[in-house]
Amino acid sequence: MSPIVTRFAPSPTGYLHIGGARTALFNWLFARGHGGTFLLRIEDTDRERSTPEATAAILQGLTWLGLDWDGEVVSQFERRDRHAEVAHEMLARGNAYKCFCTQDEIEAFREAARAEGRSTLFQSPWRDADPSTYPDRPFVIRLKAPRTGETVIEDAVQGRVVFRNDQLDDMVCLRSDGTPTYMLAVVVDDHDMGVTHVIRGDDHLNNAARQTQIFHAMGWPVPVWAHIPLIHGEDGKKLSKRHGAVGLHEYSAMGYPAAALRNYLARLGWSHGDDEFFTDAQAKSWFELSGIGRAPARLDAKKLANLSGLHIAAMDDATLLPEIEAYLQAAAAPALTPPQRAGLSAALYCLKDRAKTYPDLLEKAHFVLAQRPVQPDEAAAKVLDPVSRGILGTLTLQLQNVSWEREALETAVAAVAAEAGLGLGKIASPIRAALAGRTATPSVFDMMLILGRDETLARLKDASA
RNA sequence: GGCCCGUUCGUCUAUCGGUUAGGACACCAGGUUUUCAACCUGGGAAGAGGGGUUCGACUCCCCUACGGGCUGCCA
Repeated sequence: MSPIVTRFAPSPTGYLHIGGARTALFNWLFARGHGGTFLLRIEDTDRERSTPEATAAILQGLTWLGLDWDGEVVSQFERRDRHAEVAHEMLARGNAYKCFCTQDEIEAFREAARAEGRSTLFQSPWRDADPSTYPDRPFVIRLKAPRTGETVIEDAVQGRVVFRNDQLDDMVCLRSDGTPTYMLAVVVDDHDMGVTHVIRGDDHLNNAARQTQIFHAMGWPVPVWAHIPLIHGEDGKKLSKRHGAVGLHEYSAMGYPAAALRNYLARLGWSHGDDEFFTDAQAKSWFELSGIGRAPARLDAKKLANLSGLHIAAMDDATLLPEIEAYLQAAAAPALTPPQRAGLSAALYCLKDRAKTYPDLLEKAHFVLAQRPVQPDEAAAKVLDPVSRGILGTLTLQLQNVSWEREALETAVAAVAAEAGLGLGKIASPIRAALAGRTATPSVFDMMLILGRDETLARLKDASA
């Protein structure tokens, strides 16, 4: 079997869409899992709508998601001469022809056809015209598509899809200004880049038939098609701005680990038995086109959050810490100071299994990020009533000479609680408020151990004063 | 209008002619608990509708409904 080559080919008209990200992920997983190559091509032939900023945003999105591509990024626009060359080759082979119809003529035809309920398929009168009758005006080059028979797509996801050739018209390959159309450019590029598997949104399923005709016209091998269903919003409708987070950058801004998004996106529309939570290595080894579903899937924020929490918990500290710092930077938040980094690093063990996102984790890490005097938030301030402050006062005294180990601390705190006639739950609350200024934190004993004797006692004293 | 694709619990999905239709997220109840998170136990929850084919259909075929895509000298 020849090596697999896949590609992701977005048009640079905005940020990287979550659906596009999944398409890229599937291509990446398939190539990487089979020792193949994953290429990136920017479909920027529409000069009106393509911007360098959008291209940069897409590359940035892919990079954040951790999808590395092979070789240089291909600009479709820069390959326009080659596209034109192929169009002329088809002309020379007799598989294409010059059409001198004007756009106004064609538009008028379509309008009339629609009005009369006839087929709007345009059949150019120039298809079999004698070159000696050619007028001296601009022309487009159209594919001389077969008018009888069928064009068959053997799709790895959709199965066998048959199109009657009389339903397909002679598409324009080269515009009257000499620039290539998308339909031509895709085929030429995929061929020249050696793409073996075209994995893309199923909005291209119909296009695959037309593109197949071009491959045939040039005598080129047709790649394996895999048209994957589009992603829908939580309401089942086509994804759009009003669905909240649509851009990949919005997910990174919300503090989801890229690994979690990869896992979630891979599982959306693809399955490997009952496996839900998996690593990149597993995804790569498991990913097959046959595992892709045929129905559009809806985004589910709750499930993403669940997976996100599992991934954060599973990450080792050495990879988690830089991820959090990258998140901070991307969120334009102040960077960690060296003491904060050291503190956070020491506390990760008791933070990572209780957070669903990075901001969630950071909020629970407040005790190690804040400096004295710790400002309690509203809920914590409420906990620190006079009675609680009194208890904290005696606790401070009792902890004075305790050996700073978990067991000793637990014993000491339990003793104070018993003395006050309280359960551990009751006394933990004010301690939490005093040490963290928050009501949701790691275990109070973990905090004491991380903070150390001096800092702990100082904070307790601050709060009881 | 024409062509094409799709339709299993609320959601993501398993099933590839024979299962009490399984799992996960979410939800509800209970447990554990030091808040949060996590965890444990239990529960409710699905084959769009109608025809076929077959001894037997979620699974194969047809129709309908609904959803989506394409129908550009956009990509």
